[in-house]
Amino acid sequence: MAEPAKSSPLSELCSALPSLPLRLQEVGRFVAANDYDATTRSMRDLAAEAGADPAAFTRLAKAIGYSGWDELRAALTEARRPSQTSPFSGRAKSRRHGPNADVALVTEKLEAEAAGLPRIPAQSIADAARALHSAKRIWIAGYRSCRSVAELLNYELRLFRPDQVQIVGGSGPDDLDLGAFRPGEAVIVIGFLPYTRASVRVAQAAYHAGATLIAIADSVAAPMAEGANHVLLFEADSPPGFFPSLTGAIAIAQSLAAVTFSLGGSAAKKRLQDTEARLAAASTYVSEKG
Amino acid sequence: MAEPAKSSPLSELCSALPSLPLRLQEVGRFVAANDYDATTRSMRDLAAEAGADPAAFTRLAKAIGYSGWDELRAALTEARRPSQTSPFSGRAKSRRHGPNADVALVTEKLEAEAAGLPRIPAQSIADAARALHSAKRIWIAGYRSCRSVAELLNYELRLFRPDQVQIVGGSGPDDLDLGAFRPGEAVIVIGFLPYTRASVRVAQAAYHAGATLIAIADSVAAPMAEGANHVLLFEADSPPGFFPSLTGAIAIAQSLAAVTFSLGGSAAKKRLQDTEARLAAASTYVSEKG
DNA sequence: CAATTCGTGCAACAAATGTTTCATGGCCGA
DNA sequence: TCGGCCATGAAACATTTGTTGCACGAATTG
Repeated sequence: MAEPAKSSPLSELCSALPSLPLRLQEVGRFVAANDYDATTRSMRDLAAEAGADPAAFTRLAKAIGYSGWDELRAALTEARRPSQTSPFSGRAKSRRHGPNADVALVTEKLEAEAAGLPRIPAQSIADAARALHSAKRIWIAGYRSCRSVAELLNYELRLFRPDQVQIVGGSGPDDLDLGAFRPGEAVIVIGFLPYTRASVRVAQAAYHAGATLIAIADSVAAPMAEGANHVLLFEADSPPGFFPSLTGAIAIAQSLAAVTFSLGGSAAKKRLQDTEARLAAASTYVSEKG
Repeated sequence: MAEPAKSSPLSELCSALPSLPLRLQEVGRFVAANDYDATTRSMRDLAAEAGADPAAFTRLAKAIGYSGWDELRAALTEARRPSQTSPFSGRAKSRRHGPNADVALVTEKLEAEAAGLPRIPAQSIADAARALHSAKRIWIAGYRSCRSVAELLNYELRLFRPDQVQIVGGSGPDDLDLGAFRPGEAVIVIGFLPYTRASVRVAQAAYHAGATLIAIADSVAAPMAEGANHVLLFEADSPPGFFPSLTGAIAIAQSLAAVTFSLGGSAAKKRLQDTEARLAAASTYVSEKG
């Protein structure tokens, strides 16, 4: 079979879970859900809280390849040890070579993205959200990898404004939708270099139709930002070998949705609750377990 | 005499430190400097590492007002409990006040997400990427807002492995695809609380089919993480009023795609270039202009 | 200087820990 | 239906845990 990931004891546990006896699965889930208690409290304590036999913990540990509960616990403890992002001098730039170059690269990229997020213009987002709030209808367009951002925005906005939000080209050719833009409506276009013709066309159509144009882009020089009423900038740069980063765009999209939601007040809240109730009634979700 | 600050066991310890006997000061400093080990390892272990007498730990605890080392250790353990989601002190209390409340909220959320990104397990991503690299086919599943992550992953992986990647349910009912999982293939499932039944079904189907299961989730306790060969964790927590954050999941997805691409070597690079050439030929992109 | 207090290490203690064994009961294959 | 297998819980096991009593020595006080 496929071999489990050695990186984390929790991962090993998860991998082995389904192949375990019923009772050991319960105990395993309990450990996974309460791994901090697992490292600090005693086996018997955990057994009492989990409503299981103390011996089950020993057996669980052995079942997933450890010599005993002690060893599993030690592994969990090490996995949880607070990272030594020491306040000391910079050890950050060390070891970028060797077989784990990929790991270092990923870490570096994540740090870079983390640094970029706070640079996102919160004020502009709030302004754009106000525009969305007063829009009679909201269109969303994004192509290539930006499609995912567009669909996320579409999903979240629809949670509380189901009838007034749609993706451009979502139910037919783009051109049909382009002719439907009206003043008083809002059009959101997401894109970065290289810019797709389709996204530029949407932006131009929105402009000519007199709709409110909101551009989420990596530069004010982006063609779809021309004529935009609101331009929300993010950083898409990535280390060589990576695809353009979308975390910034996602963060903007979610913030935009959140602020728009809060502007909607109690009406929006009620709409969201209705939607969630419907989903729950359709048993979309897995019920919480005790 | 002087009442120590009750806020944290560590601060109590520090304030009482100067008035303690010499040997107890040493032990106290050791505990303060290694409080994580203090909560996890045994008294004798610590004594050996600190070069002190085990009894000193009991006496230290009593000297600062606890009934014994056990009680001190319990206090330290509680103080370290991770349930306190964010290390931020100033939470969102400025809601609904003034026109800038939204701006502050957005800024705060972005900072929180930025703090969460470096905690993403880079090593696990590299491991999972290796699994993807050697997979004959790659299935991707995500529902609700996670669908956007799934589609992004689908898009980026397809850029250099066009024939071997597809979204579960992308071309018909999910059930058709569930039966198509085979050993040697990889299935990626993305989800967070509350978990959709559909995503759990995909994970279980992947497991039973013997395919390599990669779970991108907010917790190792997530049902779709059970049986997973690789579990990639992100933080989905958001301030009240916000939707669950997806930036972490997006960052993981993109890192995963990037590392998988780099593992593909020159073959992947060539495939990507072909794809880009095709897009350019179809004049998908706007040509660079002055 | 003597008497005393106090800090310290050692060793023994009872309690609690993780482990193992064994008897039981359910399950599947023959 | 029978026989073997395995999962499960309870109890007994050896070990380790945190604690405490005791002795020794240094520092303090009269």
